[in-house]
Amino acid sequence: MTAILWFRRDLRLDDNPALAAALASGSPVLPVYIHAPHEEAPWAPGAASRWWLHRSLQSLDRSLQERGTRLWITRGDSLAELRRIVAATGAAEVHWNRLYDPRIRERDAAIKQALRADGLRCESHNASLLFEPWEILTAQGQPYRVFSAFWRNAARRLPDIRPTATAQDIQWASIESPGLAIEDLALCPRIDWDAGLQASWTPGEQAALNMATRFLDARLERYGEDRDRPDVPGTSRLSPHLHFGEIGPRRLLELTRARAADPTEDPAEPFVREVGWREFAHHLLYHFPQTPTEPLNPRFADFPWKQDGTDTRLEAWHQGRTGIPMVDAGLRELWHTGWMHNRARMLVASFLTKNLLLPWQKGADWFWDTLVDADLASNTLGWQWTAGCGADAAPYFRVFNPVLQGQRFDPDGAYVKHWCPELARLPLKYLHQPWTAPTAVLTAAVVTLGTDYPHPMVDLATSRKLALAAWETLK
DNA sequence: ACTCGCTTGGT
DNA sequence: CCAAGCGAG
Repeated sequence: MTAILWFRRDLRLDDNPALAAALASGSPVLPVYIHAPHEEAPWAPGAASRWWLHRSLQSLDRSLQERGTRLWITRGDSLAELRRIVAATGAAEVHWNRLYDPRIRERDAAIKQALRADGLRCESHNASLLFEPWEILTAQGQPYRVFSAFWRNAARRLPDIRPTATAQDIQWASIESPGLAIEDLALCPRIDWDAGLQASWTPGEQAALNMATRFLDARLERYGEDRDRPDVPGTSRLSPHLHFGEIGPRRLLELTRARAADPTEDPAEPFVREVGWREFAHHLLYHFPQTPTEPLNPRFADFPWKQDGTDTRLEAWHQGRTGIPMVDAGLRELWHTGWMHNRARMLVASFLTKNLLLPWQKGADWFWDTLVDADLASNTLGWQWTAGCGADAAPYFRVFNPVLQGQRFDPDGAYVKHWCPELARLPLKYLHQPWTAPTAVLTAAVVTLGTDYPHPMVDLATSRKLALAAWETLK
């Protein structure tokens, strides 16, 4: 007998409930990965995510090799591939950890039903959330739409949350056909644009644990203050590791507890609260599965977005050539590293949806393709929050001012100078608003607007007024 | 990734 | 009365 362990976005051996359950069956465990991006359409992994996935699979495969086995890799339709592997091995059970993207949920439900009809034992497990989306409900049994109420309820249950112990002495099934090589999945970019990703990240379970440990030891204490500063390494940068399940939130909570007895109190509270936002995002995606494309607030169905037929404005935003330094810095950080600081994400999103009046879905699409941590739940929450149409959203009329935000959160200009080096010689006074600099100052700084750095593509004050006017039409 | 005040439903 | 949850800003 064999128990199949179907890896998906839970690319770790620690704190892995599906592995624990497969092991508990007493049968040898066969680790499998099935490449089936067509089953996730239209939210198949983007280019940056594929880059990460390639390396994370390599890392998992290496860990398995150290333990005397390998990852059995195939591609095709997941159900058909699982049945093929069952036929080849005589496996009697299949275990996996749950995902919550709407398309994947439908697929997994159908697979579970089909495999059980085949006479197999088939179980899914929770590896990627502290709480199942259906466990946290209002007193009326409804899903939450407001974070503070959601988290007040959920946080009370934190003391019961524990990771699954790392499995020891696993008996692996012997693999006769090793299947495909990871390279056969063609996840890597064909043209060579990934040097910045390579320099910024180390995918894999061991790297995830190292990142978490280093963050908690060195930065947890200051997280509450530093997390808003894109010029300071104050955040955990764990998002891609969490997305691919190289570390789970339960292990992360346990590691946090080891440094702060009560994770709902300082200094851990602000960080654990962010993990709570990740939970809230999954809660919303589960209960409102249409939100990756549709505004949660139906009032926004008729919002007069400016659909730019030529896409030249969207193109300038993609490339970080808007002429607004904080916005360009964020977008260039994204393009170069596959990641953007959360403060910058809010700024570039506010600029796209309010100053340019382009639909938030266009921004979500770009993030989906370029972020190494692209996650349907978090991306949807973030964009709808900024656009003002989502749960617990910022009011539409709150338009971030990227100049004031720059002065407040990048006070020395280090973030802008790093990502927009052509502005580095400008005095701080003009760094966040080069269009206001006198000609002599620009000359001295060797900046010619329109040549070295763009003129601002919109006037911030005027475009803000246009956004407010567009909002008024919905009333 | 907030805050406040109102409504509602339960004691 | 209180407190949960939401919607407006």
